[in-house]
Amino acid sequence: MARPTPQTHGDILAAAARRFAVTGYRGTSLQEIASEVGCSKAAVLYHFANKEAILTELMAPAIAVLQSLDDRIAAQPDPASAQRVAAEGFVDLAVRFRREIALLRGEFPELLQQPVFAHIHEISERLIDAMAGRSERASARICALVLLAGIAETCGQFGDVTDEELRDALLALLRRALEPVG
Amino acid sequence: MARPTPQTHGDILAAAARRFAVTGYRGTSLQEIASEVGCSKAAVLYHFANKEAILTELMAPAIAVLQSLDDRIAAQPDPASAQRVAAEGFVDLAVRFRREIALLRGEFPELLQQPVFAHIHEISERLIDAMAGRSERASARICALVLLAGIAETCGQFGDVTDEELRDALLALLRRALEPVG
DNA sequence: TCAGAGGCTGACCGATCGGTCAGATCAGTG
DNA sequence: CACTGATCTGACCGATCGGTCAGCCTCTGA
Repeated sequence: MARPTPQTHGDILAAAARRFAVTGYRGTSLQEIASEVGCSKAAVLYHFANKEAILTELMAPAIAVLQSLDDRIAAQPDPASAQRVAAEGFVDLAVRFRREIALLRGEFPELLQQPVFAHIHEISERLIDAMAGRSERASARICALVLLAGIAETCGQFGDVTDEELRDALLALLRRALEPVG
Repeated sequence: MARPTPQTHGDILAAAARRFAVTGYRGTSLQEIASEVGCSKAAVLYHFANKEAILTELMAPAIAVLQSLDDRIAAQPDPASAQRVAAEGFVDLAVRFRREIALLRGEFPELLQQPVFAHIHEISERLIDAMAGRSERASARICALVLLAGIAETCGQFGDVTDEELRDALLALLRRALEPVG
């Protein structure tokens, strides 16, 4: 039990990511994380205020990128370019952060209630609106939502596919599947 | 507390469906279901062996239809017709049982471990295989999985859309989004 | 009239969860 | 040496969960 450099914080984060990916956020107890790290549950709660704080730190980079994508979309002058930026930006984000997104798989509805994800709901509504080409038609909205949810739900499952291959496949899918603007 | 016809069984089922749709399966306690019905938790467990039995009875019709779709797909002679049958059959199932599917939203990974859903994993793999036109190409598999997961994840959210409208929109989406066979 | 079955209740159980707390250990500092 | 502050532990807490159990009430039919 020699005292190494206090890298425990990072160890906990890594262990939590591994466990969350297998059993989900709610399905993973603090005790499991502690066991994987090789420390006590109390040690985990010494480094993180509570369980949610672990998730917050894990998701922070992805959320920051999502926020900036939201800004970029809002700055587009017309529906067509907004649709293009939204599609390309979302695919890029999904591919880059597919591990982080996979952590949330199957727990979106409830995790979205948590403070960390306070604004995600509005952001995803704007994303869908942009991908639907700002159209009010039900078919366009359905199409955008199905594709967005499908990508978010599955992007973490293609561990055997390279980033480039996945990005190309998803972009090609969006290009032929999204309803054209107008 | 007059003794009406013992409709409690059905009341519990309906109450559970309502609660599951809002807070999910795991997020709904037997006590919540009992409170919504207006009986004790013990009464719920008098009518159902355990919590899982409620879910089983709720999902039985949808699972039966899914099984028969699996059989129909397996009976198709060539990839093209299998793809068509899979797409049309899945859309039909998703629209008809969108309420039931919505109950599972966000809990697929773990609920699929339960005995009720013992064979669903293999069935969905065959569904994806058929929708991908029996192709081994990564892009075809990605495309099929994204669309299947997206439809399953979202079909319960379109409460303001009629069955016909939803079916047409999803079928149109699949027709232009799925990679053609060959 | 009364036995018994069906329907239901309240009290209770063991397990697990996230989280708290007092204190032990140890490196660094003066 | 004494002291401090960071790190970590084991014991413990209250809440909640799914599930059990003994027994009560009411209705039915012989």
